Parts: sequence; structure tokens; C-alpha cells
Amino acid sequence: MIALNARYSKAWAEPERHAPVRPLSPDTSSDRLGGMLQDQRGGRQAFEKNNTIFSEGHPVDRIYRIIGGTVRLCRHTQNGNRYIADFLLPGDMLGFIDQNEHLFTAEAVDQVNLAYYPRNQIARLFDSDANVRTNFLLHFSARMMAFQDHLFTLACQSAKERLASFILRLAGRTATGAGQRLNLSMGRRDIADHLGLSVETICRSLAQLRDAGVVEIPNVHQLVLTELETLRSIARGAAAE
Amino acid sequence: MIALNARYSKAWAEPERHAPVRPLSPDTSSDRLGGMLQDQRGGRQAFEKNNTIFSEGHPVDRIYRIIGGTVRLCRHTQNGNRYIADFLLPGDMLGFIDQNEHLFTAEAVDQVNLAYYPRNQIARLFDSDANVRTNFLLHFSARMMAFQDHLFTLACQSAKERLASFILRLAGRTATGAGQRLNLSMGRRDIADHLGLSVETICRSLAQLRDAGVVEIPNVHQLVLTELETLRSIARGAAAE
DNA sequence: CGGATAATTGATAAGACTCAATACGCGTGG
DNA sequence: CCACGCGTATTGAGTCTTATCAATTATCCG
Repeated sequence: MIALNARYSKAWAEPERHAPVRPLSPDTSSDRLGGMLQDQRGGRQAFEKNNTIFSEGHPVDRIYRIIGGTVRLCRHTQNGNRYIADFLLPGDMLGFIDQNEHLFTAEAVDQVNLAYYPRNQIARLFDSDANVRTNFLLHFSARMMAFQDHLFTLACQSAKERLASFILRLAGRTATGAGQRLNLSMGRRDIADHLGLSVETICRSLAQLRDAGVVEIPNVHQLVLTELETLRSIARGAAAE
Repeated sequence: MIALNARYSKAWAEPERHAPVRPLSPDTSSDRLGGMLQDQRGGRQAFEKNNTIFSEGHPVDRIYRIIGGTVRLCRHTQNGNRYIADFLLPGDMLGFIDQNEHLFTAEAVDQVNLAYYPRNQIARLFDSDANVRTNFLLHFSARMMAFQDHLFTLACQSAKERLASFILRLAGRTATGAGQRLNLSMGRRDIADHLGLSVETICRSLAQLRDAGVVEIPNVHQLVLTELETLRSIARGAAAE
């Protein structure tokens, strides 16, 4: 309801009757928020691979901004299941959409460098600055849209379509174009737990994309987006032909 | 990050190390928001079953509050697929979390009565009243949590577990207790599109619950929650035994 | 009552999971 | 520098869940 201009990459989205096409572009709301925070005083912190940054249910003391590395937001169940809500990349905010308690556990996917700011300092900024509020809502709404896209992916798409959507979303967020190399910092297990699939299915779907010439896999942590357009049509569900 | 006290029914959630158990209770953030809006001037509008209230991509002109009936928030794809993000019940707000454009199409599940308020009027209220802002964030965050629970459901749960979670969530939102009748205003197809399953699987899973004595099905649009505790353990994934 | 829509149940098949075996990559220590 | 070992990735074989297709029954509404 508040006036926002959030754009977000909707990998599956198509020109619709009323909705304008949202171009595949990196979300800028984080940047703007981050920019406003850079003036604030805070500190730096580094996390080794697989270390926990904060846990679900813990009180929110700090707001983080990712300087380098990849973070996964996840939930663990007592059955040992894990569900990864999202991956956060450099520039993204961490703990920002949480309330008094963290909604997720945040873990370092690889070596992660963070800038942090005391929570109450940010809260004061929010209360006093309408501009900050607007950008906060922008950020919040972009995240909401992203989750919606993911809900659609989980509800309606096949394994191959899910993987294609995931790759496209990652490519969009990192501004990786056709023919370029995409960095897959997260492991196969991470991707599986994000897409609601098994590790083996991720491997096999990747192999299918490779065999179809849609992507190349120079090594485990990199993808070459040879046929970006084909990838889009797969994500769209046109894998029939 | 803003101080909020949002509680939300997490059907699958368990006592965790750090997170307090969130009781299964109706979300109150809508009520509070609705209460603040009731002073505002607006109008009333009624929609027949299956009629469209607003469409994805359309500009947001009004904020609605549901007086009676059930609304589904959905997306349609060109393949003819449909995905239902959520069902909204009396007291819930409609169009509130959207930005300039509606993120979803809203359709009447049954006979729906709405109160509406002009958007710019609400926007002014938001700008001027810190209390409204707080409640807005409360509402927003409750919705976010609900979507997260749903993401978990879609990513990790089996058909029977999904259905159990869905029933529990509905029961929580309508304050329906053990042994009581739960109103299922939406059709099987609606439930299927919400849970990422086929209509037939919904029927079969319901039949399983009925045969196990967990619920009774007096008629298509009502459920008796005979064994609420069993339902919870099913949703939790303890269906093994 | 009759037609249409929705719900249920059955039979079959496809897709994804599980289990198992192997290959790869990377860090460690000899 | 190379061999070893551990974790991760990949591939294969078989099974199971759920989707699909088809047929029947129930429900709604004029």
C-alpha cells in the first residue's frame, strides 16, 4: 500500500495482461538500505564456512550487512530435516526482517565477512527518518516477493524447472548474463534443501541441463550459462518439447 | 528489528532450544489493524462466489477488510496452472501488504463481504500515526511468518503431513478446538492448489485421516477435529507409527 | 427432475526418493 | 611432493509416493 517501486527478478514471470514485465535485474533495495547504514557506526565480523551467525529464536541484537561470502537462512526440525528459506549474497541485509527474535538460523555457506550495527541504533534511525522507513518497506516487500516466487516454485514446478528457476534467480541477483560464469558457492545439499529435493535429484537435473547443452559445469562451484534463453523456457515449464 | 510481539500459529513448530513455544492461537495483528481502520470512512462491497476482487498487477486503489466469507490469493500462469498463496478469513486485511501493484489476484471463495478504504487515506494514516506503523509491521511480519511456515510445508512435508498442517493452521486461525467443527469453505481443488498436490491426493489423504479416526467428515465443507493431538503429531512428521 | 460441477475411488505410470557403489576434491601429514 | 582419508558429488538400481487418466458417485442449483 505504501508507494514503492520494488522490482524483482521473477524467473517464471511472463508478460501478463496487466502486470508489466519485470526485467531480470538485481534487487536494488538492499543496496539503498546498505547505503544508508554505511554512515552508521558498527563493527566487522568474519565467519568460517558452516559456522552459525545467529540461531532461530535468539534475540535480535544486531543488524548485519554482508560484505563478502554467502549466508543461508534455514530452519532445523527435530527429525533432522533442514529447510533453507533463502541464500543471501554480498550487499544483502541480515536480521533486518526479523522481529524481537530471529525467524531463522543464519549460517555461513563459505567464508563470510559481515558489517554489523547495533539494533537499537537502527531502530532509532527507523523511527526518525522517513526515508529509511521507505527503504525498509522496499526491502521488506522485495523479500516478500522473492518468497512468493519460491512458494510458486515449490508448489508447481518439477525438479528440472525448480533448478532452472533457482539458477536464474541467482544469475539475476548477481547480474550474470548469457555465456557468463555463475558462482555456486553453496553445495548440492544446500540447493536440495532449498528446493525441496534430494541431493541426487539435484545432481541428475544438473546433468540433464549439461547434457542438453544448456549449461556447462567447469567445476562443482561454477556454472556457465550457455543457453540462458533455453533455461528461461525450462523454468517457464516449456520442457515438454 | 522493530519491536514486535507477533505470535503466529506454527503448526509444525516444536519447543526448541531457544525459541519459546508459540501457542496455536489466532493471529491478532489483523484485528488490531482492522480496529484502527474502523474509524476511517470507506464503503462496503459484496462479491459472489468465484468472482475476482482484484487482479495481480492492477494498481492498488483500496485496502479491504473481510467482513464475511473467504478470499483466496492466487497467481495464474499461462500454462493454466494456479497457485494459491493463502486463504484470508473474516478480519483479515486485503491489499495491505501489496505495493503500487497487487501481488496476487484475489478471488471470492464463497459469498464475500468486504469493507474498503481508499488507499491514499490509509497512506496518510500510515505517515502520520506511529501506532498504525507498528501495527502494520506486526501484520506484515505475521504474514511473513505464515508464508515461511508454508514454505516449509511445501519443501519438506508429505501429502498427509501437508494436509494435517493445513487443517491445523485453519483451526488455529478460527480458534477451532478439539472435537469442534471446522468450516472448510474452500473446495478440494483450492486446497490442492494451495498445498501443491492434486485434487485426488487431497481426497485420498482426507480419506486416510477419516479412516484413521483422526477427523470426521460430516459433509464436504465441514471437518470434525476428533483427534487434534494425533493431527499435530502427523503434521510433525510422526506418521511413521 | 436434470444438468453441471465437484468429490471420490480405482488403475496405471511417471517422477522423485532411497539405498548403494564409485569418483572426485581437498586438506593433512608423512 | 605424494599418499591417505574424509566429505561431497555423481551415477546406477529399485521402490514408493503422488500424478494422471478414467469411471462413478455426490452435491448444487435452476
